[in-house]
Order: sequence, then C-alpha cells, then structure tokens
Amino acid sequence: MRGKMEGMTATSMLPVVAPETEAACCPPLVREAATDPEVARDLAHVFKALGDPTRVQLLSIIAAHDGGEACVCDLTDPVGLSQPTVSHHLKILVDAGLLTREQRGRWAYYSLVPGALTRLADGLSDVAPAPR
Amino acid sequence: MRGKMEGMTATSMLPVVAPETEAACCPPLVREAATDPEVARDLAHVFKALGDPTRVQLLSIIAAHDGGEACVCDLTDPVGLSQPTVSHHLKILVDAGLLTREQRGRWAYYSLVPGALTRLADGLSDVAPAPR
DNA sequence: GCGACGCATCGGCAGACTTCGATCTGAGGA
DNA sequence: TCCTCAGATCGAAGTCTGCCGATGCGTCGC
Repeated sequence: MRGKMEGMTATSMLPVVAPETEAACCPPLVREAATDPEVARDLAHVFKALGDPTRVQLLSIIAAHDGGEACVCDLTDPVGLSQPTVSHHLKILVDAGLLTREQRGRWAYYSLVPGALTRLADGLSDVAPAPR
Repeated sequence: MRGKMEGMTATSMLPVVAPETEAACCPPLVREAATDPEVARDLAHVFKALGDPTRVQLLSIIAAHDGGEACVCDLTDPVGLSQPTVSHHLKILVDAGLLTREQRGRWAYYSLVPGALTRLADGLSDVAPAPR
C-alpha cells in the first residue's frame, strides 16, 4: 500500500507517472487494482490535470513545438488566455508529472516528461485490466 | 468571454470514446492534433470524468465485478457514499461514454463500454504523437 | 545601479463540482 | 390495488476551479 499522506500539497506528490526523480528505468509500476482508494486517488490526480481543454491544448502545443519545448510566452497567444492563467495551468501539469520546467536565463521552458503519457495509458488498464 | 457553449448539458456530447451508438467497428478516430480546441475539449471531457477518485474506483469495481457489470446497490458500500451521489457519478461516466446503463427489472446494471479505455489511451497519443 | 523583461504568486470573483437528505418514478410482489 | 424496493432527480450547502489584474522576483542589457 502506498502510505497515508493526506495533507499533501500536491507538489510533492508524483503519482503513477513518476517523473525523472528516482531512476525508474524498468517500471514495475502500480499494476494494482484501481479499486484501492490510494491508487484511484493518484490516477484521478493525473486525469484531473488533463480534464481541462486548455491544459490538453497546452500539452499538445508544447509537444508540437520546436524541440518539444516552449516558454510561457509561446503559449499565451495560442490558447488566448492571460499569462498568469497559462502559468497556473502549467503548474498543474508539472505537479501532475506530465511536464517539466527548466529555467534558462529569463525564460522558463516547459517540455513533456518523456514516458508520462505512455505510462498513463498503462494506468488506464489498471482501471479495467481486461475489457474482454 | 470564455467560449460560447456555456449552457450545454454534456448529455448530448459524446466525444472521442464514442459509445455503442453508431457502429464504430474500425475507428478512423480523431487522429487530429489535440491543439484543435474542439478535439481538446472532447478529450478533456472524458478525462474530467476520470478526474475524480470515486469515479476511477467505480469503473474499477464494475470491471472487476461478476460479469463485468454491477448495480448501484453493489457500489455504494465499497465507495462509502450515498446512493444519490453514486448515481450522480455513474451518470457522469455514462455521459463520458465510459459506461453503459441497462435497466433489468428493478435494477440498473452498469458495465464498461468495451473499447472505451483503449480508445482513450489512443487519444493520449493524439495529445503528444511521438514522445521521442 | 537601473529599467525592461519573463514569469510566478497573490487576492478576489463567478461559476462549477461534490455531497447530502428529501422526494419522485417505475417495477415487482402480496 | 397497494406497498415495497431500486434508482433517478431535486434543492441546498460547502468547496474547488478557472480566470483576471496587480504585484513580487530574478535575469538581462545599458
């Protein structure tokens, strides 16, 4: 079981889609029934991050961008939202383990966490192992 | 102003994970960049449905249940919520195209839409085609 | 050092979400 | 027919979310 950390800030919490912290080269991964409230909560956390059209767009735009990375200023225009709002959404995606942030000079570059979406797709089969 | 489909019931809207209506045997599927606001909105709609721990649990419990189906009375106890609340969550999952509802006698049986999660996993690769 | 720039954070507002008890509806059984 | 039961729907309360303008913070160029 996955410990009982309740009052967590959601910043330290990096779920199924474990990011670059910890060498997770050969993911044993959860492979636990999502019936478990813990597992369900972690999965839902990532799905909630994807549960907003703006954030789906942001991910997609970043992925399609040169070098697979983009700074905030590249993103405000395409989604048509203010800089604080875009920054807010990006933070949520980073907290969910879907994006990484890298500060370079004045700019903050966001890029996709390599296997994140793939691992998330795997997580889907934890929800319903064999759709038979 | 923030997009002009505010008063939508989310009942008529059946996104990527097209349900049993329409024989969708050989999904041509979206395969469009999720950069498109339309596509992003449809994807986000399904992800939002999965963005709640209770709903993830419900899906998982139903999938693991005898015959891959369960009635509301089977579900209230495991998630520890009231019957109206569970009913509400189930409706959201049905609207998202993840569950189907079948009335048999006094009971309403819910079961997973066969390829729904698989198709959703495919939708993930529309977000970021090649993580390369 | 100073101003400009890119971005994060804060404060606040409006709307949406989750949850419940109460109630309504429809199917079965006596 | 009437009662009971499974489930949906309603209305309300509390919380969370998405959005913005204002502001704070660190970096760069002068």
